[in-house]
Amino acid sequence: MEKIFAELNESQSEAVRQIDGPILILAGAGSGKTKTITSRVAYLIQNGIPPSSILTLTFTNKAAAEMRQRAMALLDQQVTYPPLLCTFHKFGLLFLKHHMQELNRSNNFVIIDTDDKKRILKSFDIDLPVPMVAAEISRFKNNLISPEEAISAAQMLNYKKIAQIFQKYEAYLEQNNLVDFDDLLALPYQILDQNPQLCEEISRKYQYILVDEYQDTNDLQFKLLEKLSSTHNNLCVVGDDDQSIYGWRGANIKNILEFDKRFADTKVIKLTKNYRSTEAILKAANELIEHNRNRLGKKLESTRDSGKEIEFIHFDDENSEAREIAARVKTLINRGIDPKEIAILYRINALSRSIEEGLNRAGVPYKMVGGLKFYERAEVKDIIAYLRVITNPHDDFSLKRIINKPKRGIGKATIDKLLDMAYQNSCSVYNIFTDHREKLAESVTKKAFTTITEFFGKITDIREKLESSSYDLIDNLEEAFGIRHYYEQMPDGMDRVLNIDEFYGLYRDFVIQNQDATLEAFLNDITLQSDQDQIDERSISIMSIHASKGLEFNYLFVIGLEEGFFPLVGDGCDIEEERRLGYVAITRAKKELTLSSSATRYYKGKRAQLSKSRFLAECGVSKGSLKIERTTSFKKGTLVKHKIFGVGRVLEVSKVKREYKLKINFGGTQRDILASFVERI
DNA sequence: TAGAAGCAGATTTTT
DNA sequence: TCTGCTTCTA
Repeated sequence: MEKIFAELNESQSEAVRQIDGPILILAGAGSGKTKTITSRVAYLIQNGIPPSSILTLTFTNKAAAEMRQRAMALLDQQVTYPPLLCTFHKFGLLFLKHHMQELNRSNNFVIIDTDDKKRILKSFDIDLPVPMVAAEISRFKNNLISPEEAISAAQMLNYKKIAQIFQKYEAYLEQNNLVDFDDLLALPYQILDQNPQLCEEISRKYQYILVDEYQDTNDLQFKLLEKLSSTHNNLCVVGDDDQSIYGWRGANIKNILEFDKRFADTKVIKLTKNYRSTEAILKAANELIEHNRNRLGKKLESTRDSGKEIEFIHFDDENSEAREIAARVKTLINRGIDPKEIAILYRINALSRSIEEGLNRAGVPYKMVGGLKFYERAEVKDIIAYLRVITNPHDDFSLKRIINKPKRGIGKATIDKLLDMAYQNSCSVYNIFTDHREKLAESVTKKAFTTITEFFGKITDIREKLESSSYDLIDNLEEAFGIRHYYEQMPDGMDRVLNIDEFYGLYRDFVIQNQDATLEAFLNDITLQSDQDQIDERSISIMSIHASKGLEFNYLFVIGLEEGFFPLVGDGCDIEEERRLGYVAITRAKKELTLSSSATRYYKGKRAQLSKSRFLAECGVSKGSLKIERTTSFKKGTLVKHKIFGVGRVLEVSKVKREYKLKINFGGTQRDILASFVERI
């Protein structure tokens, strides 16, 4: 017990000790949130609460893994059954594995990811943008609207269309026994809702529920939590309304803002002592976020020294910005700073390009966090599709992906024919092959028919062999289909082959570690897994602000502070959420923070003129607490273009107050012009 | 059926 | 400006 409280401050201890009833822990950035949750789990167990009745929900596998490890470290004696600590989606998966039959569906389903979902929608040949339809379907599901309800509620033609696509999509999923990410939450809710007895049973099973990053929950997650805690209200949520940055994805900030209204007698505990950043950094963060109206209100208190002033640098264009930032990063590394402690953040991924160029030119190794995830890579998804077809030959969706990969002469026409026949007979393509073989032989070319027969022969063969325990699936998969070989031959196939090998390794590890788990279990598991790339020891990190959530760095650069870019403006943009994003960015910094902006930026094929972000003033730049600097990449000899005077060459560069003045020769005429009025060419 | 050439669209993305 | 997808042709 002492071990648990030894390192906690007063409010943290209070949050840990409060066992019963609804609790809202408002944990500011860097206030020891994870420590508080894990201590609480350990404390509950040490107070005799059976681990099996504690449920902790997170959003990422990474957070779940970290918490599990830290909670266990706090427990004196080894716990035989550790408490369930997992993501919302994993919880949904476990639940569906046990209760799917309530919906008259088999628990032998396959989970599809967002990309799969879009492919399915695309295959419907719809005349609306697929991402939009995908998002709308997600919205329907998260609002628990059935396709029928959506259709009857639709007013506008396009909405009717979307609702009809939704209906078709749902039928497709059910027919192929697929479950999408939204279903992992929506279906459990549906089951609990239509089965009060089961709901009560489950609620009694999980007497103590903890939720991490509560500000990111959506309406459905809230309703699910309501169900789960319905018999006891022992719901402890931890979050920070100021760090809610996923509103655009359906997260509802009201969940946290109105938590105490939804749950009577909520105990609210604020964790405001920040153990991460210097006073200068916290001051900027606090000042910025105070411009938001929609918030519970709390102010981070510093526990560290005042630290170095925040620096702000303004540039003429993104190239000088990239060059200067790269140079500064290099200086830090030369000073002996660990590259792991350096990061560059931006609001939109498009800004990464200039920065990458700058880093490359300066010879600074970097790692881009986020990017394309391992399990989302085409080659990995191909292998997964093969494995899915092997576990379930009726999975037309996966089949379609691989039936002609590597190319074996089954072209689009043949595939369309197969799918059409399956659709006509309301069965799977595999059924067409097994039960309507003669008809199939008539419908496709002789060559295609032979190839299809051969293809399914190999699949069936592997399926049968899978039964025997001493069987190496991977070797046989490769022998039968040569996927690795196929990628090996591609000109840029090296990375892909490495990924395939990595994947095979993961599978073999899984088989060794889970002797009696099925291939299907493996497949379900990896769909819920996000990339957990190790940050390379010798590289600095560059990433979007969203991707930086939960991380911290001693030396931080935030680039692109310009109106229009950050805050981003346009459809679905919410200035308060943009500001929270700014707050998240600033609070990632521990020791030194550098902000930058550029007067112009090349974007979508055009050079945009930009003004400085309002956030700069809001976090104190106008009050002079930040050091303002301006650098330029113009020098003698640079070719430039002026809107009126045309093309010219720079003769001289001089500084006037905070601006740069250029003497330019336009076809024999010399003019003095401010740097921001010309463009490099 | 498979490569080549033309054309729209281009935020953030824990699962 | 660049990417990924549809359309065109051998």
